[in-house]
Amino acid sequence: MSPEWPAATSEPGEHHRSVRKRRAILAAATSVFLEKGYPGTSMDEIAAQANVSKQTVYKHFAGKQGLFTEMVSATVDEASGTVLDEVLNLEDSGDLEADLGDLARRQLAAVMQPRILQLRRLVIAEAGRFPELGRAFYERGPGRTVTAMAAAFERLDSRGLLDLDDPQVAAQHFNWLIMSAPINQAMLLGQESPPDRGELDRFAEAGVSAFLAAYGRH
Amino acid sequence: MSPEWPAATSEPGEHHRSVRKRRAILAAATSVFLEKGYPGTSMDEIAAQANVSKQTVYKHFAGKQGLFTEMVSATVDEASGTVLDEVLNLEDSGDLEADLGDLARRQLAAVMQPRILQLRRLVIAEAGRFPELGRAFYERGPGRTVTAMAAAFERLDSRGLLDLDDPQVAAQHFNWLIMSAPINQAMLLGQESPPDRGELDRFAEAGVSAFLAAYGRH
DNA sequence: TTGGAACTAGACCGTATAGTACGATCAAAC
DNA sequence: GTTTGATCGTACTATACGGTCTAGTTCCAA
Repeated sequence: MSPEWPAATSEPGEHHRSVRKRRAILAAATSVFLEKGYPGTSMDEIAAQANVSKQTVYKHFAGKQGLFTEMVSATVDEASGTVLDEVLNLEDSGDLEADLGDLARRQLAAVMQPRILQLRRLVIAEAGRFPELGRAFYERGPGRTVTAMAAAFERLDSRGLLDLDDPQVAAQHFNWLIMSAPINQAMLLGQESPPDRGELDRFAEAGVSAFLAAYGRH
Repeated sequence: MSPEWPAATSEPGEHHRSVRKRRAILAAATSVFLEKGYPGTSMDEIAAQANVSKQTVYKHFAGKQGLFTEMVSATVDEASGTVLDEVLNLEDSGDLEADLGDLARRQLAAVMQPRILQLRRLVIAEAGRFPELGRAFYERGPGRTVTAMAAAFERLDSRGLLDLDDPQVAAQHFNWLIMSAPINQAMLLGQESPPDRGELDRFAEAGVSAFLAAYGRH
């Protein structure tokens, strides 16, 4: 029978041993997977880093694959919310160029975190084996942002501040004008020479300026 | 001493056993690596698929890593030349919009080959372990194209057909406006739903039109 | 024809890994 | 304190892989 699970008193099950262990395992898995990649990570190492026996790992998660997908979802969710708020404020902008610049810089900063870059690398590497992984990453991350941005752009178009045919396409173009060069550079060139703040700002400014030349009212 | 290697008569050593074997190994390695990824590929399988003994593999290549890097360089080289020619013709264009559209479509077709997509996935996955791999991929592939394109854009600017500050940046923007959306979609979504011809053409057209709105003479 | 390099087949070594089994131990609810 | 499930530690299974070694065989040029 169910082990008289602690009812919804205060925080539900917040401090129970099982819950703590589960969290520790997920944290350890995140750290090890991100550092060593999926094939380079062993379950023994995860268990060790979580101060947990291997049995416990297998009691909480459905093997290596299951643990991996759970860690990807969790990490993307954790990092995705940041940018979204600012997109929502965009449609009431009084100074479009400045606000687009802000958004661009914040987006770049979020996406170029070493942790997120590494996650992207992992997902791309394993997307062949676990297609649902890539879908989860996209939908919980960039997908949400682009959709929200398209809505904002549509509103800005009817306010007469932008001039566009298809807001979805414009949002994609904005996104990639800002992020493509640095992301692809980072993807291919690995960890060496991570761009610094100033360099990222230049990417952001060049992207915004091209975007406004293409889609701004003249 | 050197085994009296066949001199530079006709095709140099074209049909000698050693050369044939080496080619067979590289071909097998390419096919297996692309299909199963670096860690998923075993030297035994490569040897088997090449109809060659494992010893021979180790006589021709410096282990798994060496074989891998050689296969990446070879594949990128083989696929990179295609686009470059057309870039060079661009600067004399009489109908810029049409020629940019042609170039965009051809570029997309080249980059979106399943073989090349898979190679990109592999390189990204292993860029952490073998940084020189990513550099080779970039320099022999996209790097060359962007550089050539920047030169062409500069000429088009002085002919009064484009209006740009930094040809390098403009070339990057062209590149990414065309390719980012489909490439990143493919990277994250794995093999499922490869975009068809018509879809790619739409990406190309939207990119060219945004590029000309941003950088064309009005 | 013959000499020597290239090649073959497969055993072999050392190591590593995912996942399971099992008895002992712990921690919390009653 | 007793009970009950969670956890521990560790040994174990089964498999796989990179790389080396050996002994015999094939190919090619002279």
